[in-house]
Amino acid sequence: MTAFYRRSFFKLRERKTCGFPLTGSPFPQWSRSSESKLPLRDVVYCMRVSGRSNVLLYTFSNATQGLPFDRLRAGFLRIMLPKAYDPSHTEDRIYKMWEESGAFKADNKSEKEAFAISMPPPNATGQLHLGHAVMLALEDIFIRFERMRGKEALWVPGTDHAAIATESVVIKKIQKEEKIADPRASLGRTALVARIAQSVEKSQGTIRSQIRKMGSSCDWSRERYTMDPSLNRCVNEVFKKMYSDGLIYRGHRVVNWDIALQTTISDDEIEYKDTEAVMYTIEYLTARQTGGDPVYVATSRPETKLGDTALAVHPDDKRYAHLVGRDFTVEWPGGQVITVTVIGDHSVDPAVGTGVVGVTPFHSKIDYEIWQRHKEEIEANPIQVIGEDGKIMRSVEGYGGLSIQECRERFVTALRSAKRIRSEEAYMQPLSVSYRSKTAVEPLPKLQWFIDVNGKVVQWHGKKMSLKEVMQDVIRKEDITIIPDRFEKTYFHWIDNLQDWCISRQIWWGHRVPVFYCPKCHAKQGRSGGGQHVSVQPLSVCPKCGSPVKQDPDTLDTWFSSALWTWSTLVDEKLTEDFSLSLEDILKKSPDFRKFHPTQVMETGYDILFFWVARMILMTTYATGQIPFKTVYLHGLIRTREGKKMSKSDPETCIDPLEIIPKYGADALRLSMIVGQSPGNDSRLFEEKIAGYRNFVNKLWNAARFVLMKCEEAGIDPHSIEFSEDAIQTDADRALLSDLQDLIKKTTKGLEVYALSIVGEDLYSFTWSFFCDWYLEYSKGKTNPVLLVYTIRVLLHLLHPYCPFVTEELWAHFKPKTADLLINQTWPEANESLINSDSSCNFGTVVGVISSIRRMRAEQDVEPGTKVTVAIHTKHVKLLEKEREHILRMGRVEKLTIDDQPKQHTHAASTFLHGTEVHMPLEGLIDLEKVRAKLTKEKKNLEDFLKGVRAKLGNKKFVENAPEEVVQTEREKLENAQEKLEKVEERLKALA
RNA sequence: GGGUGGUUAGCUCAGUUGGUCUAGAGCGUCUGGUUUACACCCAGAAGGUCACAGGUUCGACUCCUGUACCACCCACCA
Repeated sequence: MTAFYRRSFFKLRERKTCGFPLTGSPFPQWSRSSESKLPLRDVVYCMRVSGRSNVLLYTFSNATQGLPFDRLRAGFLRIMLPKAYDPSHTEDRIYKMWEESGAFKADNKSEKEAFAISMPPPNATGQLHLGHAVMLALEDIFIRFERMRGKEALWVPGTDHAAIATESVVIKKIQKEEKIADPRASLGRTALVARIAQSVEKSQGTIRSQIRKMGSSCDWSRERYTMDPSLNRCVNEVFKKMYSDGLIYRGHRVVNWDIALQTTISDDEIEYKDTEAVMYTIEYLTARQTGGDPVYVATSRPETKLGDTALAVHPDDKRYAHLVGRDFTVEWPGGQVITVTVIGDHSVDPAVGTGVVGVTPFHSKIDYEIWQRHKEEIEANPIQVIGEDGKIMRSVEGYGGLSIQECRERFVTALRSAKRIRSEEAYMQPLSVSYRSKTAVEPLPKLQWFIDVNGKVVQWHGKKMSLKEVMQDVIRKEDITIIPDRFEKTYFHWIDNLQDWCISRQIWWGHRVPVFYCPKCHAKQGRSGGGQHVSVQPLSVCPKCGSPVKQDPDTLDTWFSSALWTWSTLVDEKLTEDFSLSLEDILKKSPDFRKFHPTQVMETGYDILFFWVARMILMTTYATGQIPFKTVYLHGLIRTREGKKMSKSDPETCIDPLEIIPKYGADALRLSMIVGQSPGNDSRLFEEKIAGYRNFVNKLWNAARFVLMKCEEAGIDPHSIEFSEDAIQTDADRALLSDLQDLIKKTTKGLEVYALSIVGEDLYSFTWSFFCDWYLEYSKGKTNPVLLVYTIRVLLHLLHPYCPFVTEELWAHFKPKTADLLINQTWPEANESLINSDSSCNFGTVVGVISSIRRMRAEQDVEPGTKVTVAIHTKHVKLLEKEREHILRMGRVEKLTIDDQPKQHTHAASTFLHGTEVHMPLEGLIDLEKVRAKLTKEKKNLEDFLKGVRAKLGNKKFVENAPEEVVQTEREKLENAQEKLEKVEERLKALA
């Protein structure tokens, strides 16, 4: 860009024709920039000098746009200010207008067909980022489109309490700001929860305003929060239902323990990080013990061997067959003595390692399972080596109280000196870490709550199924479709590997497990679950014996409540306060639920397909008997230009929507995230891309300004214009209308199948390349305000879902008198009678002729000011004769002859279109060498092309097998090319 | 280890069931520009053996197989 300015600037200085006093200018910036140095940033203006010495000034920077240049007294200066669309002046105002008009509000009593989307609730901590922005843009397009198509459109906004994330953020903040080392201990449960709630409220306010900035047309009157009392009721109801169906149980099992956060996490919250590790091969049993060869065991975690209870081998492994069933006492250095039983288990692969696995039931899920299978045979009880604090248990002889790392080092050193290590081998090991704390996850035995995904107790389509089976069934039977469909595969794969879901967390922020324990009943009924009461309402005394009860201290996994989101947001809040009603009653009586559930589309990032989408399917089908949504649309991640993940720590490449919107507008941001992207694929975003769509928005704005100007010139009020076919005058008009109908059809069809990128591209290129570059330029000869206004109106409709702000702003200038906001307008329908391919074709011929003239001018370096002579020999004399004036103007032609008599023009540049030859004779200007070179090149291209087409048509099989149409088009191609080639050859001959 | 996706112009990406593709767009580059809105503009141009190797087909960027590289997801070989 700078290069352009610099060029123009120097040109001015070279010519020195300006005569403009370079000093004493009224602009303060002028003297600065008229020096030899141009400002590198914020180029303020550029000058161009005409022969008649009037000077045009343009300003380029946003900073200077507001200056009152037009006030300047400068007799011979014509000052032009670029009239650029400024989103920052319109967007907030328009959003307010929409909101106040009630356009976002859905009516549950409406007769219209329902179309609902649940907004994936952003975490109520922190801020909106691009991931949210792309989600909001996509969903807003869906919603606006369907609203305009006459559906009762509901988009429910809300926020998520994001249990672990929020609690840890607030705790860290308190630690940092108030120097409280352990806020949980110091503040206690009630106070801490209150503090978190406070912080959440603040953050929710920010998020609300950010969602508005994006232009999201969601129904704020229905905003929900995952911790709302009504949602809590739903959570408790579902828990209770699952408990009584036996799907929720409490069990003592090995779970994932996040040492840093001091809570369990689910399998899906684990990430794997490649880390360097050492594989130690340890002499486990000595030769003396076995009475043969010693037994070696390989391990990367030697410290856990302190808690082994068995050695597992493959039952058919001959090497160890004689040992199976025997107990051995192992004395580890340091004093820990364990008893291990050798067992045979099919899960052991004899080929891996030494073929012997040390079984540590309490520190490995797999070992735990092995132990479960062989409990009876194994002599010793499982031993816990590592505690919840990440330290070695006191009970471990010789290592108690050490950290895991210290214990490992000391233990290995001791083994080495006892010569009990056969080999040490470094290798890369995938280490489990918590997605939240990024620290190692320790498998530990704990008493927790689980959801059984295999129990066949769910009633679905008249069958008893397990939760897993229902989840598979809805996708397989296409009750729910996933876009793009390849994610169905990953979904099924995830289900295949799904194990019982651990839902209890040892944090305080969240929905508390609705279970109350009565110590008295428990004492009476023994250990078998007695004294547990699940209640949707808080209990203080035992319903059986009346003695005081204690609520379970744990809270539920965030995803438990998020999984209910599509419907828990639609239940009537008042009804949830009535505890005489069952969940079924509440659903039946909630008008929103009845009208809007199941929702239509779930739009979210593919990264939470398992966390959330799958669990919504699981919970919603079970709890309501309905699917949660019909279509899942998954978008990809937004990355930097280099393809990296955006992160706040790298502000150079990280794009913050809140900085972009004031600069380029929400419309531009939305377009830049939608056009050119395909669902499920990651995409890269950078500022130039956004600027490109800002330019498009501005182009639309200026096209509209132009049309308004034309209306004004013609003395017509655009509001009163009504389209009628009488207004059609030229082939260009017919072509415009015809292509516009096609555009309506394409846009509608495309949006129906969620092909947002393609639709966006079509709208972009129609508006810019066809409407602005051709039709508007063409119509400058003789304008047709009725068609212009009609076209603008249609375009505003079609573009509204993509760029709602600028279209709404312009709509105010173009809307028919009785119409209200664009957001409420009816989606256009194509008028088939206006589709006219002949006219499109005719206009195409005109466009072709003008383009050829322009190209020839450029090739021959004809000065732009110079008018040329053109001779056209054509089959379409009548057609082109009608367009004479336009050709003269747009091609800058002075003398134009049109006839159907092919003639030779030696000193001319020529172009051959189908059925038309355009010649530009220009004595003196024509460079015959250039013409010859051009023609020779063209000849070669044509010959190559013809070779291909001839070969095709000469192939019998092709002619026989290919559809008639295809053969026909090939024949036409052949004819066209042949005709062209003849002309080219003739010309070359004449030039020789 | 298992799986998925990608590889198309200098860059970022489209390409809808194989034929209208003689492969497009935007940005960037180059040449020009006092055009009836828009320099956030206009008119032109250059630039690609569609990663590679086979196969299916009358016909492959498109379907199949394999290879290479990149990215992601899943997975505790002890």
